[in-house]
Amino acid sequence: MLDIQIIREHGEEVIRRLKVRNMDATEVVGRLREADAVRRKTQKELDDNLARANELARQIGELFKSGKGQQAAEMKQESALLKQRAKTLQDQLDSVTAEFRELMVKLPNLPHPSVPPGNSEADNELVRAEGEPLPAATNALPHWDLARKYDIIDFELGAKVSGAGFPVYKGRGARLQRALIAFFLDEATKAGYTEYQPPLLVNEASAFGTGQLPDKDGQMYHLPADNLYLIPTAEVPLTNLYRDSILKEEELPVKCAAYSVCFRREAGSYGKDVRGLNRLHQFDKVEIVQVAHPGKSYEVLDEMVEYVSGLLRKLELPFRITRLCGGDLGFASALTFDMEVYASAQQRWLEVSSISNFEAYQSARMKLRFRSSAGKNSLAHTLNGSALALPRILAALLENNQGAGGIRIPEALRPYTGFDSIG
RNA sequence: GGAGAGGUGGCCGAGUGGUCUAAGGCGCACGCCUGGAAAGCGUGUAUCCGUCACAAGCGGGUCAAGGGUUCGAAUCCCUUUCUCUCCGCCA
Repeated sequence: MLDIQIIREHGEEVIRRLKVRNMDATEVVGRLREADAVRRKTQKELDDNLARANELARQIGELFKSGKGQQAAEMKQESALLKQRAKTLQDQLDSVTAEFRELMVKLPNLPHPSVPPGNSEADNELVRAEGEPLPAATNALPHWDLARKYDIIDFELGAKVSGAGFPVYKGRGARLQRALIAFFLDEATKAGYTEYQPPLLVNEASAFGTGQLPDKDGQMYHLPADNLYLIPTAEVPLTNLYRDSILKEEELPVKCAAYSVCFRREAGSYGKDVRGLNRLHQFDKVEIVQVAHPGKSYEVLDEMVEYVSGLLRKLELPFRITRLCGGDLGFASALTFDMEVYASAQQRWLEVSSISNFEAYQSARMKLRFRSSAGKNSLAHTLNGSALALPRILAALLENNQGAGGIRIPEALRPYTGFDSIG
């Protein structure tokens, strides 16, 4: 959520900045300011009413104590009236507050000034690229063919057991997955992240806290019998560890990491995007999250991008970093860098990480604060990034390292796989 | 799934209708004391909303959450939720 203060005092600026997302917030902002004014006026009236009622109750108490209970009759009458009035005011307050909240959650985060305008992926800005995208070898096979050739991933079997988008990893394929998870977690630990194993099912409050609800309702698997959601990313349980809490300033930044399975319904996806491992309903990912001081969060964002770059270097994968444009930016994010690796057989870039600074947007929803040395409580900033998403890393590893002798495993992974090639 | 007991401040814990403006303790912060420290003593120490300058002060809400009874609720009633114990089932 945005800070209501900025909407009150700089509504025009909010509207202007949201235009970068191709959003016209004029109406929402207008209604919000109105609801805010009504809410405050009603609150004041209700408070005054309650203050008087409290005063009366005190006086009546005094009378009873000194045995003059019968003198309280008149006061009781006024009290009853106040109570009636309070009920009306409370109802009004509840209703205007509900409207206010509903409007508040409709507004996405304000894009950082560096976010370029644009409508789609095509308008994202290239920040830099590292490594040489290999030209397609003449007989290069896409990873789904390699998977079949070496019998390491079975898509049909997964489809039988569950459905499309639920692959079955087998033999060295399964072992390679496990190796990647262990590698990523070890690296995260070395970089100072605390390893967690969070729940894979979360409640509504958590899904709301990180901004999946209500914006992405329908993208998550939902278990109505228990009203729980399967996590689309470990970001949700991880960030929500700090929901409703007040950290000490010196505890910042908090750095945590988790491996988790991720579940996404991916309603509306189709075509080459969903071929093979490119887009799945269930996949594995290691996620890193930081809770940072507002003054340092952009440094932290850079640090996270550099950390993920390091992982990709160790995996010897060519990659590029893009800055998402307004139209591609996630609802809760102020600034996002995507990391893409080049899959040489498909000859396309695959997104393997998305690193975002949410500033105080998630914190405002989940009341994540820190106490400054001066004793003042303020909202912390939250950030997260994939480090990394496995299926596309696997796809690129397979495609880029294929050769006559099979699939070559990068040096960094060999201690984890226990073999240096698949073939 | 069945039966029972509970949820009070950062933590422990008292509190069964008005003096709760929540006792007491621990922890923490600051001060006194000390060569320095410990002990001791003193002071302070939740959060949200409103008013307002995002100050002080003042008003209101919050004793798991929501609703109700009452002039008045941490305390009584209802619903929900979570925790613990026992039984059942089970990796």
